[in-house]
Amino acid sequence: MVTRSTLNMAKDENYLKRCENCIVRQFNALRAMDKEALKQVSDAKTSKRIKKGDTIFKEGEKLNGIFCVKNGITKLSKLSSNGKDQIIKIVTKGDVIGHDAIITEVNTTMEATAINDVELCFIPKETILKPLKANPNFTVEILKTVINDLKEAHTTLLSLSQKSVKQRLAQTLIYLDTNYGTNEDGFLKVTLTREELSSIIGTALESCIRTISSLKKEKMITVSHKKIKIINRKALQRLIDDL
Amino acid sequence: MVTRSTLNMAKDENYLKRCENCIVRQFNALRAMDKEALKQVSDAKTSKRIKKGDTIFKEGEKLNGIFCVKNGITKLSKLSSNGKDQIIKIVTKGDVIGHDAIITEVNTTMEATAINDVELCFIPKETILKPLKANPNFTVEILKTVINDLKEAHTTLLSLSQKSVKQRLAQTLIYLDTNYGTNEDGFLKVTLTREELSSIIGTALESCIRTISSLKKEKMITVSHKKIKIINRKALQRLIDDL
DNA sequence: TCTTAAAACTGATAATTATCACTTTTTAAA
DNA sequence: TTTAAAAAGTGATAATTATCAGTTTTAAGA
Repeated sequence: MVTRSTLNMAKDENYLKRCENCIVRQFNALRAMDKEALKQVSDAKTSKRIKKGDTIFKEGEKLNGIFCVKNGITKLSKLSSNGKDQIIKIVTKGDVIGHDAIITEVNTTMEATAINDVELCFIPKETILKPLKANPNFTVEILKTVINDLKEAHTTLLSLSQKSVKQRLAQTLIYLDTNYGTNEDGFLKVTLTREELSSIIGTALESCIRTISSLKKEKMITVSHKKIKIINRKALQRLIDDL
Repeated sequence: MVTRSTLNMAKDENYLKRCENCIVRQFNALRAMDKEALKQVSDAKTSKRIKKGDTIFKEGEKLNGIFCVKNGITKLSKLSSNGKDQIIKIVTKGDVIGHDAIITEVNTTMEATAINDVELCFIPKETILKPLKANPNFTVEILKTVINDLKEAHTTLLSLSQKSVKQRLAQTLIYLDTNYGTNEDGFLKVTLTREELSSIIGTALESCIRTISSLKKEKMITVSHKKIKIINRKALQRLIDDL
């Protein structure tokens, strides 16, 4: 016999499952949360749309929660005292930002800006911190993604200190290719201005432009306006590897 | 009445307390472990001595556990394909190394070398991974230290891409001062060769030497052989800040 | 579709940093 | 204490990258 309470339970089960599917599909980092926590996230999260070029948060700001990118491309950057900035990371669908500041309870150390129109969802601080302290699986997963970010930062460090602008450009293009992929036409999905590219590579805009031309001349890439296509990945890799 | 079993309990209590005190005093990162886990660490850990210049582990090696530095100074570095290397981090008493590789279950991405004679203790993998999966407090603490490392890496990134060799040297000296301190005579506790310094700053040995001379001439530091003393911290800071 | 601002590009030149080929000093081991 | 070897330091020069002052092209809004 089906009572009202078993009906409710079934409804709850469905609801939980729905939350789980929806959120987990969208945000890798939340994958290890338990169902109850996922439900709370689902209930508490709000949506936001940010227009191309607009700022999500500025360096030094206090955050009340984390952001998950549902669509679009965002850059995380740090400002230098000379006025220039360095792009630290490109963030896309499925990635989370702001968790570092929330977890260590400090103000942000980076600025987040929309590279194109971006759809975010915002999850309030407590909804994240509670499962963090209660569910080690979730914490370990976050830990793993942060360790991965750290590893990437170290690679960039080595690159900045030991490689030429040309090598760094090659490395960045390959990075964008392997991490964010290409469209059907073969062009990189992540389209950046020359200025943004130079801000990743850590070089002057003009140097970046000249180096793009040089790779183009050497038939390693083709360029159509802002879009870049890798046409000789092996050559690019050889270039990076000092061969 | 004191029975044998309460005596044993008291003994256990003491033992646990002893383990706890000893390990926690030595290794910041283990602070949040529960007593039972600390006892297991205490029982499983082994000691190691590494001579100055010797390698603790190489890049790409598989680790069976993590290392905690009890004494001495260690460098973590990455090798570039051009033969040079970049020092990523200076590690001293109380710091843990190798946890990143253990947690993400990959081979090491850095080499660890003793800068002077180093005393380590080795904690096997399982002894760390079990509490990591069972005790969220511990995991959150580890997470916080990794986030901090990440923040530092980002600062270094910005520095490498936007600051001159002179500014980077100044920044490194201030970093060594604030993080590892000075001896009674005012000289930095962490003594590095010019080559190691250049490997942190990401510059050629000769450039590093010339820049040290320059800071000396400008009366911001004094130098006695390998030892460096900051005598005008404010001027160094102004230099870094582009003022 | 016109218009204007932003982005992309170019050449000349300057500044920074690396490299090479040494000498001198320091350190550590026989 | 002597003696190699390692580290530190120097000068000359080359290579790389930044800066400045433009022009041309592209994109986006009125």
